[in-house]
Amino acid sequence: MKLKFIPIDYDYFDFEGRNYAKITGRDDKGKRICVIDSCEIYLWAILKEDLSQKKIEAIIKKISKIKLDIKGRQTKVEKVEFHDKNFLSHPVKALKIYATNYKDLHDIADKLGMKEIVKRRGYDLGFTTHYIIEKQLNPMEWYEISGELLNDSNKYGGIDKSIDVDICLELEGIKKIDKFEFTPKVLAYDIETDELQIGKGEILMVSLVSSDGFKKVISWKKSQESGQKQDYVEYVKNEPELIEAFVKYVKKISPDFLIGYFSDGFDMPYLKLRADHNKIKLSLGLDDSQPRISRGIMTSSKIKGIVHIDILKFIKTAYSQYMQSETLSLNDVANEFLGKSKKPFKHKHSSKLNGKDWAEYYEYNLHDSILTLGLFEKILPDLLEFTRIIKDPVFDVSRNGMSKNVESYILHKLGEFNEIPEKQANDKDIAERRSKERYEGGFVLEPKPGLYENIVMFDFTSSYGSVIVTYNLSKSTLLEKPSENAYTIKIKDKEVYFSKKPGFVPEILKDILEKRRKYKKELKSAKEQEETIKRARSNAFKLLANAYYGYLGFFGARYYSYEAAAATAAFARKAIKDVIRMIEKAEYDVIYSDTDSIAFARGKKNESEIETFLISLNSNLPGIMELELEGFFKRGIWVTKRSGIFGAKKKYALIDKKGNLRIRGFETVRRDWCNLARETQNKVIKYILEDGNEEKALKYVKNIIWKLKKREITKEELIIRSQLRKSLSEYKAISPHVIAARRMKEKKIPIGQGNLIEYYIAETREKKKLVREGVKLPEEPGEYDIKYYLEKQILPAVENIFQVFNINIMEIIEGKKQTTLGDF
DNA sequence: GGATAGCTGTTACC
DNA sequence: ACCGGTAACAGCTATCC
Repeated sequence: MKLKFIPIDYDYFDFEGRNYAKITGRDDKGKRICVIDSCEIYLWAILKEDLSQKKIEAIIKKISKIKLDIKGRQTKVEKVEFHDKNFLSHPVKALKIYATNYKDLHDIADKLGMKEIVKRRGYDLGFTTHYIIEKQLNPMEWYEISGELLNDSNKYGGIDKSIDVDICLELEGIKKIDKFEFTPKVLAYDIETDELQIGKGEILMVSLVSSDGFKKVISWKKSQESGQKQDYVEYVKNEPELIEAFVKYVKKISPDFLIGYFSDGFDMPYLKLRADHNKIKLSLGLDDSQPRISRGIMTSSKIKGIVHIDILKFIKTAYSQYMQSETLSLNDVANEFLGKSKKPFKHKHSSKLNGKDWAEYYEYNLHDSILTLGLFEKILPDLLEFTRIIKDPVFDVSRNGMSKNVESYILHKLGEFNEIPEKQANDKDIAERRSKERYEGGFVLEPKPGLYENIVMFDFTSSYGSVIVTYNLSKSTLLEKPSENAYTIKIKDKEVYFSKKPGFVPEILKDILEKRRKYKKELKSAKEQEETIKRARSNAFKLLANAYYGYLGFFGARYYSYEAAAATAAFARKAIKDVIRMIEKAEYDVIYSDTDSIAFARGKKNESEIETFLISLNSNLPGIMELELEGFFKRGIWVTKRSGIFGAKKKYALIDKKGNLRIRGFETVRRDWCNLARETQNKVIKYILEDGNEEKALKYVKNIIWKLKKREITKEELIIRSQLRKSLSEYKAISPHVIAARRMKEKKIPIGQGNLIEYYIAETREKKKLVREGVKLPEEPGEYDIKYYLEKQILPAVENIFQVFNINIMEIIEGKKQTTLGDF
């Protein structure tokens, strides 16, 4: 039979010693399809150079005879072929050694210890990746497939009976077809519990919200007094019934995606532990299997046939660097992405909740799932496009770090270069790479502190990516010896050389950059219905390009190259310094530069003259290096460091013609300063940049300080937030936020690594020696410490800004203080 | 016992 | 452990006299 098919989830099973891929997805009518397929299984043995034909034939014969007996399973090498391949850009002679089961490849590799074989590769990709590469049945793309219907057959041990799908097919033919819309069925869920520690408390309720309008809260805790029952609430008798009802509804709705927020780390393991505790099965899988909770630092929960997605993970890797939110809590993220907040609800132990509280609790619980679903729908185009580009299953793409995504992208492209894949780093490699000395990174020009007018900002488009492509930097293009025909650069007093013959790693990046440029351009002229997808595509390639350099220097990377990473930074330093020189030569006043950007005053030149200047600059740049105009700014300020007279790097503020501020590095943008200090500084910067003088700003600060001294500032404005970045016991230095965290622990408030700790500094009876002596939690009563907030928050935040106008704000304020309070 | 250099720790920039 | 280096700064800690 024939049908249109979109693969969503990939799994595999063993039958009679062989591996079979089991792919679930949908057809164009929305029916759930399961496809069974197999592919050739093999690894590569790279041969020593200059082996005679006879020798090679002898080795092939020898390898063909390899038999294995592993845990009672007897298998053998099925066949051996000779191929001309490339490995790390070098032509090699290699043997393709076929086996029956992917798991056997490792053991076969262990038996290839003969001296004629120099390297064994390609047996560590994982079956699913291997399968996708072999069969080109890529996730989230449409195919017309043909095959034999397995419904009610006993083939593969009657697999179709054990799995809840409409059609089960043994795959025969695959034809890619033009993409058309796919709207997945999505179900978001969220649980509420008494204890935050996983499995320790009971699950009080669970909410479910689907993309087709289903809304439900299941609870066994009744709100006795609440008059009108919320129609979406369904009561059950107890916790086990709650879990069973949850499973029942998931099965009934049968979504393609089951979505949670931090559900890998909380909801799903909690459900699993409580199911175990109640001795019931959490059989969510299409084959009734339970979720597989992976152990380790990064836990994940996998359900067979349904893609469980923890959107927090994808948001972290794909968006967080461009986000404004100070935390990645559901509330902050929903606010930024959807403009919606969580429902207000004050958490209490369930024994202390009354009828009305419960009604609010249900509402709160339901709303979390609504927000989670909303967020998922927002990120779905990006996630799907990412999946199509990376070609890993959406389950993995949603959890991978960017480095892993880069690697998968490369692995799926190796075929185009006839390349044998490099192996994964082992523990020894990792230890060695991590012990390497850090190399020099970006160049930062020390600014001359001051207020500047008419500022231009240029920056390199995809700076490091362009460097890698321009100078062909990678593991495989690194040369051992100097060569006339090589790109040469010094890293740490040592010269390194890179071949000019394009290597596949830079070539793949070149293609990524070209695609990025193409899709960005297409986006500008895209029709409305195509806009989302084009934006997603352009965005995905941008992220891939940006992560490529990090990948080269990441110790876990297959194509790790310390030299290539260090050379990338070195060539980029050279490039920006050359540009600084060129701009200075054209008699502009260069103010500041950081890594790939440069700010200078345009003086008497107008904007169009600057644009012409940019074109002339670009004509002098090597390879694909290109500068672009980041923006014109009306005014900008650079300050000194807190100590000394040197210009502070990574701290500046600009204002454009429309009055938009761009603030970098200042306390305003740092979440570990109290709101009052941040807002005061923000206003000061705004007034100064708007008017070009300090009068209004000074007046404003004086007023704030007056209010502070009169205790007219609310405590909320004075709360300091700082993250617990490790477990409480690991801290050597006991800073204020550690004290606050310890106090929270004493009060049985659950805290741990990653929590944002809030506190304020209160007055103490005795004069304090250390700041931490005044630490109080927000809910603890106390008077805020005026002296602390004045001297350690407000004044430091504005001091350097007024210094630009030769105003010593400390003297003005403290001087006043001495005359008024100077009686002791 | 007070001053301070240096370290620990967090957060930002690119 | 799950991308790199550069930088500012606060507050604690060790060490000095």
